[in-house]
Amino acid sequence: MRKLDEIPSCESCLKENFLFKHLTKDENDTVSYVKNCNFFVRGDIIYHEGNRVSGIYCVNKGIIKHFKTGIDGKEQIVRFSKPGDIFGFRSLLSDEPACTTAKVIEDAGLCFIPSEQFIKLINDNAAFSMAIMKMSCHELGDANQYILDIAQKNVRERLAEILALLHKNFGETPDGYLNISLTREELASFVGTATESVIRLLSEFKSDKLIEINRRKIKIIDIQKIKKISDVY
Amino acid sequence: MRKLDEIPSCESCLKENFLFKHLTKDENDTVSYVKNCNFFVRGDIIYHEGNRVSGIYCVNKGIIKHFKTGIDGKEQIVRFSKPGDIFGFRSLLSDEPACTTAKVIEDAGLCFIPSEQFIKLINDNAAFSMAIMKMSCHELGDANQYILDIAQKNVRERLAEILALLHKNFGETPDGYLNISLTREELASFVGTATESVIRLLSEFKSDKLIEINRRKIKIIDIQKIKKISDVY
DNA sequence: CGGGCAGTTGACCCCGCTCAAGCGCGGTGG
DNA sequence: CCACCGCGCTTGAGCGGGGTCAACTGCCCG
Repeated sequence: MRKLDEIPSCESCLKENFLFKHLTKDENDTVSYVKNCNFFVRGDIIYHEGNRVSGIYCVNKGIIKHFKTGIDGKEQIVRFSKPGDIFGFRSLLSDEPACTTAKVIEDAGLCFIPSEQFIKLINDNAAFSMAIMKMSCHELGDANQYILDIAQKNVRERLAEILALLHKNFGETPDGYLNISLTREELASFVGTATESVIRLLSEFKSDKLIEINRRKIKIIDIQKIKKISDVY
Repeated sequence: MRKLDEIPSCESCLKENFLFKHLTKDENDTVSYVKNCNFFVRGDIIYHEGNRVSGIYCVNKGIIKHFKTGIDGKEQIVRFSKPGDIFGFRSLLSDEPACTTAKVIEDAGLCFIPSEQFIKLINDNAAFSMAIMKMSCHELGDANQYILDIAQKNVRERLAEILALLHKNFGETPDGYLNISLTREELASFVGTATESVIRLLSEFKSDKLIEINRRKIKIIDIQKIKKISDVY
């Protein structure tokens, strides 16, 4: 971890993040003043599952994975954060230790807002508070959906769903590849399966002309068919 | 559904529910005035997955199950509500249709608070708002945990975990039975497995002297061993 | 050039799902 | 009162999805 050369202004996040638009000029200035911006590289841990967090993180650039550690240290990824997202608030607001570990998978710039400041914003600004509530309730809906998926879909269907999800959330690079790069193991721990199963299914999708694979980069060729595989309900 | 003979006072819920203690006398009076109380029997549907909800429900008595419907109409239960709990707020606050169906599994008395009133409380009363936020963030942590469990634990471990959870949340009747009565199918759709698997494992637990079974009633004999089976991490 | 790690492939086998048949109990109607 | 029906529960048999283990490859990097 090191200090960023240039502190990103909150305005730069404002473009992508619906949250901070609720702040007044004064509030925005205060946040800009107290926030703490740092640069992290792939592999850096922001916080560990079970630790207390002392504020929230706002992603300026890069990608963070959030995972729980299970049997024999096997990871289960529950979500990713990308530029414009905030994380850490679940633990803060529920007044519990972090339920996941946050780890950088693509070099990231993060702004840290101390909890006192964040709580103050929530208490003072009803619109901001409502936006946070909306976000956490939305995430709860996502989590419920994922419980159903893992319980009832097979691995092939879940992998297709995850590919569609990554495509929707991260989009494509100019040359058509998914704008997120995961190891086979990471993909497996998001889908909730073994690395070998992911590999076999990816090459099956490839020979079915649904995707192209170039080492760690994946190009979605036929998003419609992939969505169809995942939509079994 | 029919009107309750006697409208339960909010004070009666206050005993069990940490939420409404944050309300002022005036707010409490208003809620008491606008709320709408009804009686439901086992099998009644409060709302369907995909529908909009127009307020929140507070459980005065009885038990509600919340489930999603998946492949071939197979249910996946995601949680239960018991006296003192509120539900419906996820959909309301995220401004999305309900992500689960709410169905009565034990005859219930429910108070309904219209959304305008509920939103007003959240906007006016910071402590109440914070309590709701805390609750939704806590549920999010539970959901994340359950994703890990379904992804990594086997059925035996999950069933043990669910039994321990039901024991903790619903307690025992005077004669030592679990204070919630589920069909084998409901148990299966909470654990995320087939009915037959639940039956086989229950009788295994029974011959291991961990539980006793009397038709639909289950008595936990050795909660420590059951917890040990579920704690594989 | 060698070590190490991610990725790949094949073989094997077990957990748990499905299907089918039988059982037990409670409700209903003749 | 009894016979019948239906639903929930139980048990057995079979099998296939997918997890695990092992061996090999290929690329990166020191």
